[in-house]
Amino acid sequence: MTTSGVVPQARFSAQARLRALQSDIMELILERELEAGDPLPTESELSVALGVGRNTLRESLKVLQALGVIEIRHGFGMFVAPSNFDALADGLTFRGRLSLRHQGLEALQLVDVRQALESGLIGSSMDVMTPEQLASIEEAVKQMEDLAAAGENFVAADAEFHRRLFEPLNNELLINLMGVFWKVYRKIHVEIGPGNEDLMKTAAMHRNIYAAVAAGDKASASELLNRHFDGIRRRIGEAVGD
Amino acid sequence: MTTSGVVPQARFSAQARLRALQSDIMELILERELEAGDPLPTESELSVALGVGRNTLRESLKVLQALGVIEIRHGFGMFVAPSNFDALADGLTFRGRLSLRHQGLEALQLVDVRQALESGLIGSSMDVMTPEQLASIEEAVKQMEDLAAAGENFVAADAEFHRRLFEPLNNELLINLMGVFWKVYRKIHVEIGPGNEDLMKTAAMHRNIYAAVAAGDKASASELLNRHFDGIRRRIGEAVGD
DNA sequence: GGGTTATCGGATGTAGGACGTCCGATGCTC
DNA sequence: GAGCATCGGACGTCCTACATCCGATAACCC
Repeated sequence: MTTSGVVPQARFSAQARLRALQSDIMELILERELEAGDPLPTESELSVALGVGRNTLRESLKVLQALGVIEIRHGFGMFVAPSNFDALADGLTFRGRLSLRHQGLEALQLVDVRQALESGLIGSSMDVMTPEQLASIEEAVKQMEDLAAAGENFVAADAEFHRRLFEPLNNELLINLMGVFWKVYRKIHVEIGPGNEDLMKTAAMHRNIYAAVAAGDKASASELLNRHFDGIRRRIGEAVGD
Repeated sequence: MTTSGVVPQARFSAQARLRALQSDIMELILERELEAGDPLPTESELSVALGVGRNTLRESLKVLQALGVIEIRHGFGMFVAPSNFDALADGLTFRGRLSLRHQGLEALQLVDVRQALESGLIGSSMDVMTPEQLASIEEAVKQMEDLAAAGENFVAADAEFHRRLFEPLNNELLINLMGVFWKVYRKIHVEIGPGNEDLMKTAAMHRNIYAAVAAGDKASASELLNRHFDGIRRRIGEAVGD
């Protein structure tokens, strides 16, 4: 009807266009050599520069924010983000919970991956571990034991233990990934109920892992970690089987 | 100023509200026990049900689509998605390229994680590998050698080799993650230029890995993989150092 | 009557405008 | 000079209108 049929490009699927728009924004950041923390153009400027409406643009921007590429501050502006894996964690959590309704397959796969990372990298981490870092690990163990003695749950302390275990590697990506796995597992753990796990036993298991690390026994540490994950896997299996 | 100060909830940051909205949508899916492939309510229905405008809702929807939680089909509807890690790959690729401008730190971390996964899981994969799967691996090696002999690059064949190496584990999450890492590395590889790598040498290295796997020598396979990644790491280091 | 094509309805995609909300910065008052 | 009010810019939300796409129904032709 309209006479403006001069649309040049054969329209791809809408999804492809949205992804192209995201790529364009990222390319723009790279081209202008913006660093983490640097400000981006305003939404209005971007919508003009990229030739799309502000609404369409915002949808792409929100995705980039979720991916941890940019940071949006209300009333101030948009900036290149340092790092953020929260969104990924949410997505994986959702999949894990969804899978629990069936066989818990994805949840178990998640544990497998985490196990490979932890038992595979514990040796490297021990190689470059400082005495201070070793002490901070024991501190985390102590905290778990205290909480266990008080009968309280120690999700945070447990996560902290594992984080400190691999802090020496100085690999943010790894820490973030493990954080994601942890977050997912924690959510799933809530879903499958408090369980009848023995807090003291769990704390003792972590004490053993610490002992192996302190002794410099890589093989033993790796093996203990493996057994730790076997327990987790068994618990998920029980939850699914009921 | 206005007398309508009856707003019940103390307004959190806009970002928190958006995340809450995403969670609400995912909760809605879980509550209604929707399975992968099942249709979601329409945008209009959702915007009414969740008490937000269609525009705001769509921003959350697009994020969920990017996270692989839902699938949106233009003119048809929205559905619970099976799985999709493309968005994550894009985000990580961006970070990797961004980091190349500095020390290439994140790119190297990415290689570390992938190395831990591959060398850590090769043993488990060999445990459950069938003769057919082993044969398919050799096939991939052969393809690499043919391409190398022809002087052509073999990015796809290389990726396929690594994929088949861990296919026996039947762990989709792992395959997806490795796919992400591969995609990122490939993009970075393009960025740092074709390099002066020796195709024949690379192909031969993969042949060696295959040989160790075929011989059932786990330690050797793991070690060869480690050396393979050392080469990749060196190449990134060279690209950054120029 | 069976297969093909045209039309229709519904759902998502895009655009633009209007207004609310938040934040930092400027300038004023005390 | 310190504290506070105001201002302007930028993001957040909503609404309306129209474009585009897809599947399904219904009309059509053979």
